[in-house]
Amino acid sequence: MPRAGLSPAALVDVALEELDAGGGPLSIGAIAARAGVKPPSIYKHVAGLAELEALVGARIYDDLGHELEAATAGLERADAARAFLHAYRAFAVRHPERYRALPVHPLGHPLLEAAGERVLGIAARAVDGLSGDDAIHALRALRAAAHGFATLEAAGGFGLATDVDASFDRLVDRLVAP
Amino acid sequence: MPRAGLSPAALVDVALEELDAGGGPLSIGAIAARAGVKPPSIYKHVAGLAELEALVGARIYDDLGHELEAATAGLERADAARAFLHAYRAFAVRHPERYRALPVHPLGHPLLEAAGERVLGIAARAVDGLSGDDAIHALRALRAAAHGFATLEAAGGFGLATDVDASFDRLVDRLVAP
DNA sequence: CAGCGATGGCTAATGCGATTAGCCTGAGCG
DNA sequence: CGCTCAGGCTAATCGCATTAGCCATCGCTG
Repeated sequence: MPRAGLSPAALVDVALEELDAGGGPLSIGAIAARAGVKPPSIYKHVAGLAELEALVGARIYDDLGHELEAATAGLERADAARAFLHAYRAFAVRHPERYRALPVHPLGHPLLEAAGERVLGIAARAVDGLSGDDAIHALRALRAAAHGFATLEAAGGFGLATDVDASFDRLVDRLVAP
Repeated sequence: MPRAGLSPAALVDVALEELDAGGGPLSIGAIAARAGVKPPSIYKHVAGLAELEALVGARIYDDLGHELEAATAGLERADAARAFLHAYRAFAVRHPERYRALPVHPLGHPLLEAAGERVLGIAARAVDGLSGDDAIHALRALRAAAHGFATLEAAGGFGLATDVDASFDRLVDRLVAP
């Protein structure tokens, strides 16, 4: 039995392929098959499905964070907020399965906390300049709108033909209006 | 073996109790136990867990629809939109487990379509008066914001102490601004 | 009132997915 | 060359959903 060259990170790669291939939620069996290995072997690298899901979530948050970072770099205030929102939605549209696999509430989970906080930090920077509670309110509005739109779109929730980009632009305009 | 007086509707009642009691996703075993019956007996009333989940979703959409209906009755335009948003969020806050159990995309599922469309129809009435695409854009913004905020809040996603009501009011103001 | 079919319980069995136990091999190091 | 052990594997266990097949009860009917 040749070694398969697995590792936690490699398994996350495989799991992402599996996610992208559709077919619903992750399963040990499906990941093992895609990795060319029998299910029990997975446990030599991760503690179980829950841990693997968490690692996958962390990876996705990381990727999302990098894109948000790149999109908002050097921008401030309304510009940063706009860029954040567009990059956030773009990620969800480009990777709907991955977006759906993200836990809504990463904070509090040891494996997800870091990546989740990074994303939140980028959002926080986009509402910089506002003082105290105003920043909190703006941040929450940003998160709610971004997450709500992304979720609905990633779930195929916008049935009509009307241009979804335009709808999003309108929403963004509302949110970042002076 | 005395009869337990079950029916699809009664099972939905039981499932809602189970949901409200926390403890994660529905399971046939838990529902059977709460109904005072062995698991296989459930299948005399519903086709399986998937159907029961759909019936539960339909019931929740129905309840939500009634509350939205009541809250928006007789109102128009911005007033209706405000009332819709507040009632929507209030439902999610009052029944976080139920809100989490709602499928994001009810349309297309035979058992959920009707109730889902009713809710959507109420939202549509709240953006009445806008013409064509404008109404669609406004409707999508309403859904995205309401769903995003409700989801985050029902998931315990707003950690800070800052008043969440105030955050929501700000968001609503942004959305229904003239 | 006995008889009867449908209804709605139950127990036992199946199947699938996650997980665990325990074996075995071969790669890398002394 | 031989040892160790990481990393495969097979076989077994467990927890659920689901199915098969049995039987009591209910409501009706002759």
